[in-house]
Amino acid sequence: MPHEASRANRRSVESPARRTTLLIRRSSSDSPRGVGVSATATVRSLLGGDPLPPPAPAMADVMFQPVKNSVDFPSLENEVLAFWRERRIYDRTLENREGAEDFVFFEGPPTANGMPHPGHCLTRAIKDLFPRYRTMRGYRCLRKAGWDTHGLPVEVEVCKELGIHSKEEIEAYGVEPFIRKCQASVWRYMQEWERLTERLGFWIHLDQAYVTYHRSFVESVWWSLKNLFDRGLLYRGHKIVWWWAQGGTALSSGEVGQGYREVADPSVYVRFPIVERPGTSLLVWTTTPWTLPSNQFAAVHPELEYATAVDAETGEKLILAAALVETVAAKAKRTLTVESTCRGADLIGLRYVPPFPFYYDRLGSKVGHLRREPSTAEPIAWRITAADFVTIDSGTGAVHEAPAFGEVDFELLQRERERFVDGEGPELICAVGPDGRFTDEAPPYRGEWVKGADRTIIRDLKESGRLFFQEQYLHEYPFCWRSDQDPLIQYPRESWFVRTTRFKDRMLANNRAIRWLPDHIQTGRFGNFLESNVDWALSRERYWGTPLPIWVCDATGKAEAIASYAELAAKPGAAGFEVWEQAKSADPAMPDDLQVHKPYIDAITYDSPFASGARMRRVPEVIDCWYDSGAMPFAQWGYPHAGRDRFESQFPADFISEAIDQTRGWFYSQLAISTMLFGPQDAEAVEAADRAASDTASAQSVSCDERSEHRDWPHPFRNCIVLGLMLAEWWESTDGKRRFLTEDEARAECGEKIVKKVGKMSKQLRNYRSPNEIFDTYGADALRWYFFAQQPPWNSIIYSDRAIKESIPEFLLRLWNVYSFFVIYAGIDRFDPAAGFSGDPGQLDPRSLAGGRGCRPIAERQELDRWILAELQRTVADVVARMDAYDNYGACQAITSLIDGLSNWYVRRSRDRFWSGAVDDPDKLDAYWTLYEVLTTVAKLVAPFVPFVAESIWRNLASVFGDRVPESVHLCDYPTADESLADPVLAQRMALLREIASLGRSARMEAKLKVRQPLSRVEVVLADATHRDWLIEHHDILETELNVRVVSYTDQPDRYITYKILPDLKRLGPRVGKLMPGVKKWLTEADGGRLLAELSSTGKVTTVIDGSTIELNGEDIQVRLQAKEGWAAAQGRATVVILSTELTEELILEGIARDLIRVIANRRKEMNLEFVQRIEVNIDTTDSRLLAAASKFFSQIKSEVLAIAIHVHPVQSIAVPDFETDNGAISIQVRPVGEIK
RNA sequence: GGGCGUGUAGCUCAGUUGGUUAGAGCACGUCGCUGAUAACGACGAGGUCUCAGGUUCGAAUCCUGACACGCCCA
Repeated sequence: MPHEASRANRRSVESPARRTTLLIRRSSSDSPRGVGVSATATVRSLLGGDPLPPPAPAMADVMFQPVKNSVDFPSLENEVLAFWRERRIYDRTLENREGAEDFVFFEGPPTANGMPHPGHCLTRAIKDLFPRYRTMRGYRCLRKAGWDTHGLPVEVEVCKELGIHSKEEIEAYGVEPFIRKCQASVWRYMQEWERLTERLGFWIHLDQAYVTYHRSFVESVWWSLKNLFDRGLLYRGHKIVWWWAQGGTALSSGEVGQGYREVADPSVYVRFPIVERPGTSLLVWTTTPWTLPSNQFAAVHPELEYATAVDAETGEKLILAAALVETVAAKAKRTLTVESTCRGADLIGLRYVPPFPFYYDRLGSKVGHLRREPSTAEPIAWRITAADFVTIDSGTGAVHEAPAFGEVDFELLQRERERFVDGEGPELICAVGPDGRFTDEAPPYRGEWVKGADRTIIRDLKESGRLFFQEQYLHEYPFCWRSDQDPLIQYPRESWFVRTTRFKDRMLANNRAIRWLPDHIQTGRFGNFLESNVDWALSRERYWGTPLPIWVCDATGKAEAIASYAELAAKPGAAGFEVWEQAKSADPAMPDDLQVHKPYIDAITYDSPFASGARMRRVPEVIDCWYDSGAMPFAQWGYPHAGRDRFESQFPADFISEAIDQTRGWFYSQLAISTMLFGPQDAEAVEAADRAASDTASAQSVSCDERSEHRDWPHPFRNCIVLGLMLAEWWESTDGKRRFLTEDEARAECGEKIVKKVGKMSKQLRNYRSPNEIFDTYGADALRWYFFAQQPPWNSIIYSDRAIKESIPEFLLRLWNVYSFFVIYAGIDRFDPAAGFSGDPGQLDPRSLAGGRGCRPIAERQELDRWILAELQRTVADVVARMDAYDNYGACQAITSLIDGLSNWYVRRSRDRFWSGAVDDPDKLDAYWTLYEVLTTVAKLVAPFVPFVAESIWRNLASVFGDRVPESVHLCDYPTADESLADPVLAQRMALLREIASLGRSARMEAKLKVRQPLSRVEVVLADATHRDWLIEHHDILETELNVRVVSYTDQPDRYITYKILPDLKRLGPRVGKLMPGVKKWLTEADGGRLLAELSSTGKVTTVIDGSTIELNGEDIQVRLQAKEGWAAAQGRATVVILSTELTEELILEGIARDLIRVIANRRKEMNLEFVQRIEVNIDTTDSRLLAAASKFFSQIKSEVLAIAIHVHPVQSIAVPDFETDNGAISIQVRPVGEIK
């Protein structure tokens, strides 16, 4: 076994013969009947990747399955998926936690009528991580999937398919077939979604998913709406929408956005005579003269400065923003002289006469009583009010308000109305019909199209003396995207609202109790959104959605809500059920869920309780599908009609997560609905809850009425991770015509003419790789780890192939390498932790493995073992703390650094132990046991993050114990820190040792002395001698690492270094304050060595700065070391390593010999020689020293490179050298000889 | 136009209550290892911490303003 010899000899530990015998003895003694495989063959097959003969099941020592050295994660993952399926692992993780405390997770329902893209992978990965973690931590975490199925996007999709657009066309097609198509379309991409979910390793019960169009879900929503209705929280009101008058339909903001273009509109400056100040007018400005007949208020900004200006020509006085006087005067070619100025706030409350009398004649004198002071009455309209949206960018700083035709204007009306007691405030006035023509309310313009009336209105203003000035104004204005000659107008539509504003404070208090990640969401985006809460416009004049369960009396207009289909059916005189029955009998395959949808539900009427002989008919609207999603906490169980128990135990959620675009979506809809339904409902309870929210300690004392379903805050969710948006990265040719997903492809096709782009993922641009391609190329674990470990989850993340690929070696591959290292050597040495194992192996943690054969107590193992186990414990404690705080990023960092220490220090420093010594050498066994313990624990530690790799490692490592240990890592408990194994001192010492090694290499680099060149000694200077003795004991590690003969800790530091004394700023800052610069200067300039000496003899040093005496003790300063000039040295903060650069002939020759070995070994590799192949070497050289080196280290070189002969020939010159020494060049020929034994 | 967020190495991103030499990975350079090997390791170079003010003994960090980008809403 010559290959064994090469290893043994290099380490100068053992003879080849001994090694060979050893392996053969093991092989024959452990399996007396043998398996007919020689030791050599076993080793070769393990290393070379040849399939190992399957171990006979009866054998006592079933070993680990060999691990391929180039791992294919995607296929490994598919094997794991098959295993999970076959062995029902997910279900069993839940069965395992039956009866345990619940960790409640809510799935925010995705819409399945589009293809899933990489952004969905991120949400689904995060949604998987924490439930997996909590499950391993001992909680029961039910994971019910859900699908959002209603809404406009579904209708749009179906319309596209049918080639139709408008509501008229839908009606013409037929509501019944239309919603059937909607229902079917919802499931179009379901398979893709399910595949993605499984492939990503997202464990969730897809088979139990809640679906928002299902009857039980709809009826839950109905129940909640009835609750709100009965409490007076659901009302009919107006909503200002962008309205296509010619088409008679509202447009969504997306549609409006498509239709903006620049147009010239008339812009008028109009006098509003002030009632209290005869001869004075407010000068208002508008670009929509047609809205003036519906004027209700004038608005100014309370903080702006306003001027009263006199027109030199007419003597009239005008009030306008002081900053705009000149501009307006110049435009109107008038001379305006400012007479006085005031703040906008001073104008508020002044009354004016509107430009048209249509409403003013009737209502101008009407007053209402104020809510705040019911004894006071005020005119309800035609007053100057305050508005923050007023600017001085254009116009006059005074704005005409027609609340019917603008959203902000309408809000202003609502605010005004709120000031008055109920029923006395201003009502909305609107002189325009839904067809965009004036109504009877404005007789002179009756029947005129609003835009067409502008001209007449301006003429009339001129005639009445109200017009001050007019001009043309260029601005962007929206037109209908379907009919681009039709301008859109803002117009009030009747709509159903939820009175969320009444719950604003309660929502805010509830919000304060939620833990948001990142926390700025709480007061930032979400808090601000709640602050500016407006009533929720709930109804939609559409078809595919949850029908609004309100029936209206056709005689009185009185309404009532119903909470279930059964309730409806039980109503007196209920009729119209035949529509559904006929449809169902015509097509028995029709899903019963459609029974509660349009048009079937619309057909059902019943006797009115409000007027005899009248019928109750349903309103035509469906509801906003965001309400569906927000109702999922209870509707997913069908609550309260069903699933009461489930709801009780599964509310509120401990954890939810979605991307930031859900702030106004799901996060809000959930919070609003929950606060309204499950918050305190009577005044007393509200107060108690408010106190509780500000003082969580008293939360227990909140009392609540039996009838209300009050919950303490927070609900419906306690913790929410708000994910960043996912962006795409791609490359384009400079002309923008060609698009590539990787830089390499782009460069190959277009050379230098490419430009990198980052932006939104877009289906049209196809600027991202599909998740499936990622899974097939890199695997789900790679993607997951990239998401979890690359950045905090709330950062926006650029989805890039390259980044995913690059994240693999840092963690996954490194972990895999350590694992495969272990398996290879355990195979060679037949290390079997299960052999002769007494007792219960538990879940293979260090404590329960103590019963293993040859497993020594940890305290008796060598330091390196204790170190890595201590690191492991520290990491476990850290990861648990971070994951409990929903900090996956921090947890991943801790894991990465553990794997780094394991691979780059523990395994590297332990190689000798695995290579050498007898199989039953206790030190060698310690190394095996230690690495085994670390790997089994790491498998559990990383299981929630990279469930596939963790499973694969666990399965192989644990399989030797058969069914004595859990067959899946996911059935294990999460590791917990074992305090008894912690060793902070050792951690500190090892870190110092590693630092010295690093400094030593740095110094070598600086001195251009490669590591292969042995050096006689290094001197190490330590500022702090605490760990010196420990370091001396470990001299061998440094000697090997640095390739030096001797490491010494010098007792003459002054020879090599100077001391630099630095102040401990954190300590001294508060004490010396402004004198700090003086202290710094003093310490910099002082002789550090002398100060240190004084400090050690007297315990303090003093100086006087600016007349103040400063006294410092040992703790107020930090000592830094600085190498003196002239030494090959490297310095850390408190350590300096000095190299002896002196080279003796012997050292040089040894260096040459090592170079020679490297060159020959490289040649062997280039020639693809078998490990055991013997060679003959021929060397031509011009370097006379090479002869000396070769002969001095002849036998060492020979055995290292498995040469049977080395011939060295001095020559005069070499044409093509293989290697150059300081002294000449060499050329090498290697020839394989003989046969492998 | 408003709200929120972001701006740190060529790239992607960390940076803990303000504290001394601002970190990591990739890419790059040098070297090493060659029985974890289509890997791996070490070392190095690379920074006006977007800009301008301010607070402070001290600012990447706190405050104000500007600029750029992103998202949401108008």
